[in-house]
Amino acid sequence: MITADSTKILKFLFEEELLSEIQKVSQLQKVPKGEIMIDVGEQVKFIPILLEGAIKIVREDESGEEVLLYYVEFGNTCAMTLNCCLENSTSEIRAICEKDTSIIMVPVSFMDKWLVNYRSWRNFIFQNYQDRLNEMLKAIDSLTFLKLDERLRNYLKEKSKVADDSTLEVTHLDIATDLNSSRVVISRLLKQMENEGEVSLGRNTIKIKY
DNA sequence: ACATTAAGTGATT
DNA sequence: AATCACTTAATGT
Repeated sequence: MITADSTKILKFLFEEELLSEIQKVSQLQKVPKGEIMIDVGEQVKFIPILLEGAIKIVREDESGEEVLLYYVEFGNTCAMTLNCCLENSTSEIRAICEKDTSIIMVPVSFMDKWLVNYRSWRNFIFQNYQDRLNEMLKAIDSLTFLKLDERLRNYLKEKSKVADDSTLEVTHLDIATDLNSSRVVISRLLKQMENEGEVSLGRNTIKIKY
């Protein structure tokens, strides 16, 4: 059970009836920045709907190599989670909180019923599938077609968009792991970008100038 | 003051 | 573009 206030912000997504159902069966969860919400191999029991903050979705291979896939923002849910719910399998990805985040957790058991009963729920699910799939395509394009310096630019742009801030608090190492590269290389590229006047650098901070 | 962590650099593959 | 080895600088205890 959660407060009506929490669901009110989602009015643009769902009809009243569904909203009150969501309100009845869900839990509100606040997760601090940096916390791992779901890790590879974990069972997914809830469908998350984001109220505020942002979640970073990364893929990890056996040897612990990481790549950033996409961010989940307000009013969205994670398609991989949906995927897991449908086939009742474990998570293929890791979800990390990018900022302090609050989420509505809907138990997966309602998934099927609502798909049948509520048009707005169907739309929500399908729309999210579509959006996430597109994001994944972007990620693949970036990986296969772009050189590292261009990927880095995209990365910084995305990150500052999600943070809603042109000054990022990140270490070069963080970036390197997100892009599956090495710290030294990132440092050098950033230095280069700084010389070109694209960014200015400080310890733990990158300011993007446009 | 000392240890730890972040970032810069030259050389090598 | 990655890795190594090392330096310098900033921060925490």
